[in-house]
Amino acid sequence: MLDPKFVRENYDYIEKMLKLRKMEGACDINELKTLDDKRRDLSSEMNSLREERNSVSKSIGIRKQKGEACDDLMEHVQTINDKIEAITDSLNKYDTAYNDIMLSIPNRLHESVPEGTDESFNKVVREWGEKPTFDFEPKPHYDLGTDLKILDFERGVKLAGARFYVYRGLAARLERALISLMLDTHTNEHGYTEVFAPFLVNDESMIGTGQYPKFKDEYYRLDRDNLSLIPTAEVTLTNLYRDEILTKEDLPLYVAGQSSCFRREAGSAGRDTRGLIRVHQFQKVEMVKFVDPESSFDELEKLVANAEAILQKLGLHYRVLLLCSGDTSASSCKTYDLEVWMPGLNRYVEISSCSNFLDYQARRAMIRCKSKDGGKPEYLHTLNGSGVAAGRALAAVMENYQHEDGSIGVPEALKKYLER
RNA sequence: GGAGAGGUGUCCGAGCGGUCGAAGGAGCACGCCUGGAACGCGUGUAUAGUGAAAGCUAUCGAGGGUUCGAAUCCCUCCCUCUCCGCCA
Repeated sequence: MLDPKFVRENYDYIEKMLKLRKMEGACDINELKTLDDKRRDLSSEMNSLREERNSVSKSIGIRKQKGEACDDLMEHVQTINDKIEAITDSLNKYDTAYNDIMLSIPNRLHESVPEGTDESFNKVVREWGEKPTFDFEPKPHYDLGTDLKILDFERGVKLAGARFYVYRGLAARLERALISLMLDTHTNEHGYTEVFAPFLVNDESMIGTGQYPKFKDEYYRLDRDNLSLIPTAEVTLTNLYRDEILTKEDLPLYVAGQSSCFRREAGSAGRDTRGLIRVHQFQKVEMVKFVDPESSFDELEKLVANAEAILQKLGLHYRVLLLCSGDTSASSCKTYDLEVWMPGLNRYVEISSCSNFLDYQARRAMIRCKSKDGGKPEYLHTLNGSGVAAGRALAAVMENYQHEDGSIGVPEALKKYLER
């Protein structure tokens, strides 16, 4: 959510930003203005009515103590209460409508974000390594894995349905090794604290990071228990400090954790139906930062570098994209995607997404910081990035390290995790 | 799952229908005292909204109700603790 004051003073900017994101229709700014005025009028009226009621009630107390009659005052309060009741409903209505629009307004965009309507306008900011060359036709990971009997899609379907899979032997061990490499790197070399958190969360958490209420169809929810399966550890790691005021001097705080991630993939029927690229459950290491607002854009660059370090250790060619305005997610101010080269699929595949949310999530989740020396609490800035998606990393390793005979090699960095 | 106890400010803890945003203490900050410190003394010490400010409003786990008035009474839910049951 944006700062209501900022919105009130910058309607023009909001309109412009919506256009850049090609979301003009998403929220009615004129309506917002009207609602804001009405609710402010009503709430100040409410405020003075309550003031009056409180003071009259107080005098009733005083009179009663003295044993004096106070029917006239009680009658007076009754008329005030009638007035309050009369405006409560419409105030609530305006408040709700106002909040609905406020919640649907996407984050501000950073000035460096390129303008564009879709992914073709994303800007390649750098590449690392080169596409490997093969003197045979490289196979996609699902063929390699099926032939080696280490990826079992048929049994995944038997157990749970389409877009589920089973790892067996080397695939299972490789993914575990990948996760270990990632967590070790982030904790030992990048200053993150490892965190292991629940995979099921309550609605407050899903709201805090913005999954609910807007995108409910995309996630699994256990209605009987009012819990949802997390689509990413961003939810738990960011909500760690929901409703808390952190000490400003302790910032920045870096946390990293692995989790399984559960996604319904509701809108993507027919896309990436084969293999590990688009599945209902995958594992991922996530990095989350809580930082001083001053430094969040520097922290974003470091965050991307942390994700890149994993791909570099694995010797995987990738490119870094700065997402254009139309492709940047609603809650993000600026996003970099890492795309890894998959020779078997003959294309780049997104393996990490690193975003600066400014105070957008912090405001929703009420995560603030305050200096030791006192002063006002302020919303801090949150960032997150995949570091990186383990299932896709496994697929990338398989495709990039494949041999002509269908076997696959192991990147140097993973060998110590695979020793028996 | 059953029985009981409880959730109050940074923390401990009082309040159980009226002038309570909330006694008292601890902690912290500032000042005095001191060569310096401890002790002692004094002052201050939640968040949000609104307002130029004084102030006003809301918040005592969450939501609803009773009442002229609720931290205090009633209902629902959540959480914590103790005992029992179950269990990787």
